[in-house]
Amino acid sequence: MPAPIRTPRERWVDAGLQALAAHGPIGVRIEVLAEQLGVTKGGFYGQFANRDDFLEALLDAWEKRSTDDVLAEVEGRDDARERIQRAGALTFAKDLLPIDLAVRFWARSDRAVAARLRRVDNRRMTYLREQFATLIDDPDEIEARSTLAFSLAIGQQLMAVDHGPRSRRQAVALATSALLSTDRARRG
Amino acid sequence: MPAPIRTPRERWVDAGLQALAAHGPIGVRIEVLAEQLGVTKGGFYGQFANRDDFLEALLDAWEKRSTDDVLAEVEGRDDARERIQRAGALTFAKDLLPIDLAVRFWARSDRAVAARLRRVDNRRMTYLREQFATLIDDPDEIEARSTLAFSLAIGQQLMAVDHGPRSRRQAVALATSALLSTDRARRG
DNA sequence: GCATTTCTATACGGTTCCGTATGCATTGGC
DNA sequence: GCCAATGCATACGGAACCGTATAGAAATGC
Repeated sequence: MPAPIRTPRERWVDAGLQALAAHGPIGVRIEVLAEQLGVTKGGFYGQFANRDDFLEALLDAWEKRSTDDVLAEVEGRDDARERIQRAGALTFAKDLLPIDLAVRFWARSDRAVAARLRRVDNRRMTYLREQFATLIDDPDEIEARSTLAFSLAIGQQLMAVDHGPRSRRQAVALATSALLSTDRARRG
Repeated sequence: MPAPIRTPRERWVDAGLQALAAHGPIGVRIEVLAEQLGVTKGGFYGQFANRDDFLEALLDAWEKRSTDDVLAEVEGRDDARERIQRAGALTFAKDLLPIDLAVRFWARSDRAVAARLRRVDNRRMTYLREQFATLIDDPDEIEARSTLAFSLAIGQQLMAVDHGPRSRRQAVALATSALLSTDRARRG
């Protein structure tokens, strides 16, 4: 079996994810990716049937990295607060988050992508509820905080606001600690 | 001065905003818009210098509609809670919100758009803080809740989660009322 | 080394789109 | 009703990109 692959699937996928993150699915141009990789598209069509097939592969990679990989890494921790924050940090890490946002925007105009995102988000949200349940009893309160926590994770990256004397990081920390506080909730 | 404009700027802009909302700036194709409007691009270049000029016009329209128009409408109200919710409802109304999300995503890869979004978001956030300040004293608490409220407004539209027995609407209502409650905050 | 297999560079046709040029058609002023 | 001016349809050149075909390059097994 001669001639090993010079530009394996993963390199195409990585470049594709970057393009997806920067410009959305319409911005994923095969010839442009090829140029970035220093090759031509000749080899691309040996590994992917066509552009749509490639976009599927991008979604596959995103889904795996943002669920299985994250949950596997987090499950070691003992403390619920720590698990929540660590899972959030991983899920929305610097490399994954732009892709995640791009997929969210993509899902708004593509039903198949929307279904996939729903699967992923439900998995994340289920986990989030479980963690909050170890801190709080009231189901309404759990749902409220889980929803707020999730939307904070997404929203903070898309808001372009200054927080006065505070840094973005500090503002988010304030919001997070408000979500995780228990001085009121157990009363409910 | 004969021959009035058959397809005025506003019609181009409205169609452009729809395309922007659905597919992002790359998805704004002049020939496609023309076909949707039942004309050709012949008239387009009489009113816009080129595609970039048109994209600027789209941003202008978005900025005006989502700040001036909203604030003007809200200022009549008396109750702070009502103003917050009404401003949120208008800002993220069904027609404006998809455009808003598209601009947010766009801003991630375009500095000029990012600067514009920052202006708009700061204006919104300032207003939000003022409203919370009528309910709460602690500055940290104000910042935390404003941040959470803003990110909830954005995030809820991009999360694809089921809320068990609850509807999306109910879950957001729970989160909102948690943000607006004062039973704990005044103690701080 | 040679044959064989596989990857990829090159070349091509077709499509979509931008921006310009030109001519026709429509409209208001007279 | 005609004139002048303007909007828009049509046509064109050029660029970007998709997907296919083909030939050459590279590497393995013998």
